[in-house]
Amino acid sequence: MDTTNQPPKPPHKATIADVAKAAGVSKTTISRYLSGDYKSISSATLIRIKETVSELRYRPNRMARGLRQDRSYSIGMIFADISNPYSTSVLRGAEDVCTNQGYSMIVCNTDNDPIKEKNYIAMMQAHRIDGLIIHPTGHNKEILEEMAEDQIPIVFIDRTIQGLSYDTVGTDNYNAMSEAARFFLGQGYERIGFFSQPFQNVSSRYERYQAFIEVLGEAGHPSINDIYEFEIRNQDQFEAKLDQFLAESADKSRMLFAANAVTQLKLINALQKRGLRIPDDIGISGFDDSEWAPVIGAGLTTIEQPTYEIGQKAMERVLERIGGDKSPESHLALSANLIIRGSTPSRN
Amino acid sequence: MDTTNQPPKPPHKATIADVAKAAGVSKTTISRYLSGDYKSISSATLIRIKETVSELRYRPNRMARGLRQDRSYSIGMIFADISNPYSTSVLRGAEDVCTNQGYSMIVCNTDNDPIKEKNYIAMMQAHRIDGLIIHPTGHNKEILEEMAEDQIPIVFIDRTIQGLSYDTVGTDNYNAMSEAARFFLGQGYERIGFFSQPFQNVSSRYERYQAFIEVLGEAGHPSINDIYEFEIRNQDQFEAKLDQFLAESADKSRMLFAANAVTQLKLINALQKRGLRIPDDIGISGFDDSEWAPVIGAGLTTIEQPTYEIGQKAMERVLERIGGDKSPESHLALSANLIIRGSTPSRN
DNA sequence: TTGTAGGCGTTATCAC
DNA sequence: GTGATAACGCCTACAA
Repeated sequence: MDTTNQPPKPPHKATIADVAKAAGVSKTTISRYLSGDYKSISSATLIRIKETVSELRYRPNRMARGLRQDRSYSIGMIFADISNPYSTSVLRGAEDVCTNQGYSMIVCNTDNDPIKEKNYIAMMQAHRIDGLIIHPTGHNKEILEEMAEDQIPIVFIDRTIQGLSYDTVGTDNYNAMSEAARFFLGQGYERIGFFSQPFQNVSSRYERYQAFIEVLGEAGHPSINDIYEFEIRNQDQFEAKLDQFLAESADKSRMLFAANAVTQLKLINALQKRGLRIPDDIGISGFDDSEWAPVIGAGLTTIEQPTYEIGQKAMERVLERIGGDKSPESHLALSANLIIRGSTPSRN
Repeated sequence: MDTTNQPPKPPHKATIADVAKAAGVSKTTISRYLSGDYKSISSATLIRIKETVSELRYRPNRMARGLRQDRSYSIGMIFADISNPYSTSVLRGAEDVCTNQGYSMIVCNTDNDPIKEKNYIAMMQAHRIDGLIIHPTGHNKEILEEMAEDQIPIVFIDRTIQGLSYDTVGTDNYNAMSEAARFFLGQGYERIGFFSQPFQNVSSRYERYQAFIEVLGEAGHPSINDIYEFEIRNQDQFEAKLDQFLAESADKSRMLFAANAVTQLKLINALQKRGLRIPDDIGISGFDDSEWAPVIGAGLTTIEQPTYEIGQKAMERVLERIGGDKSPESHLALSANLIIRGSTPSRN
């Protein structure tokens, strides 16, 4: 074959065999180089390999390596709602850890749809992911159990699923909500409407609810009954419940609490539509801080979850498991941060 | 080997050989089944295979398939800033198309850091991705060129890079900005401060700037000189430029325009700090709508980009290229939507 | 310090 | 309709 004046462009992606041939050594030696086993290579050879690798722009094929080693060096991440800032922040935390350890992330988004979730789990299995971090919809227990039986480490974020006992990383919802509730009581609110999407199957929502009613119960506060569960897709139901609360509390100092960011936004929108001023006519607060929270009215009082850290810790946990950690399941609850702004002024 | 009373848990992930043996056929037949080649299989065999596959919970190993076929069935997505809602919306659009076609996405986030970007590109190459969608930092020209030489289809979103001619999908910044600028002039603003991160290397920012000064130039409007470029990490510089504009325009009807969401937030924060009321003392508007925009003050006038669609189109383009499309590069500019709210009232 | 050989799970080619 | 067999690119005994 005539190789004079070949253009620089390689005819195909270089393989380990190409590098070996070009460097005048065997594939084994190249493989040793790739796995960092430098001490079994003479320095002269090492230099030659380095040059050849960069010259050929060689990139080890992860599929081949994965097939041989029976591990993919990828971690799956399944989010219930990727457009939620909560998710992207978790994603970033997880990614930083993941990349540092030489793993890649396969990411997907279920839109809270159990069927999509099921399909994605199957896809993850086909990829032979080494571990999974999941923000679960709460409806695919069996499949996740199967995965665990196949020895794939799974870490849940934000939520746990009843009857499944895996590693968990999330916010300390109970303490965060307790602290916030005590603060609201201290501000002198006579009525606090607690709005949340359904508790069922979603542990984090339930924990917030629990903490709320316990603090109010201890204080003998009437709002222990001001609990409003609504379906996110049922706007009429939401409006009706809100109107009910507004009517009942009309002559009292009052506020609304939203159990998550979506709810917070819905409440603010609805109040605006009704011409109710925040905080003059009614206070408001809720879970999840946002970069916009400081500039909404006089600023929104919010509970900021340690999302980036949740991502980090979840990924660390998965990697520990992959590394062989067999300790009992852990449930990490990270502290949240109550950020007091102008939307919950004192009524004393 | 004694196989009586084996527990249901499989000793290892089932392979095509396991399925073949259990179904009493050859690996070839199973493979035919997997690739949907049903017409070369007798119906009796077909039924048997189906049963066996679900019984053994068999999932074809993507790494093995990829190795053999020299394609990974994965698309890489590299975002400059995943925490930006723009990115997550694009992500969702891309994902829906991707999944429907049987591909998976490998996602990462460069934080606008060219070094991270470089490393991620290398990772993508190691994964042998079949295509790449990238929101580029603008600093890794050469590497992307190499990738293209290796016949990997690349689609840029939001930005193009000078000197590189690949498929592009983004917003029609020019027309969107023109329309908005004309609207502001119609509202009677005497001074409009245009704030943007540096134009250099970022085509989308430059297009917005161009449209702005052209419309103002044609109208003989003085704000053709009210252009302020600032570095996002240099708060002092930002504040100084803002103060300069505020001082110069003190006795005029005036507004601020932010070339993207981050800038919008910074401006609103800074105005609040200075005690300037929106829109009474000064109007404001900018690129990128947000779910919070309607509830900031009397509502923010924004330019909403068709982000979900950008993701869809970008993924469609990549898949077309993978499918063998050799047509010249295309540059798709999708229409944006000017949403008029209370932050830019008429001053006439 | 270096090399040989075999196999990971799949698909493609060719044969019956 | 069905099957045997040889790769794909890499890693890992085992040898030398």
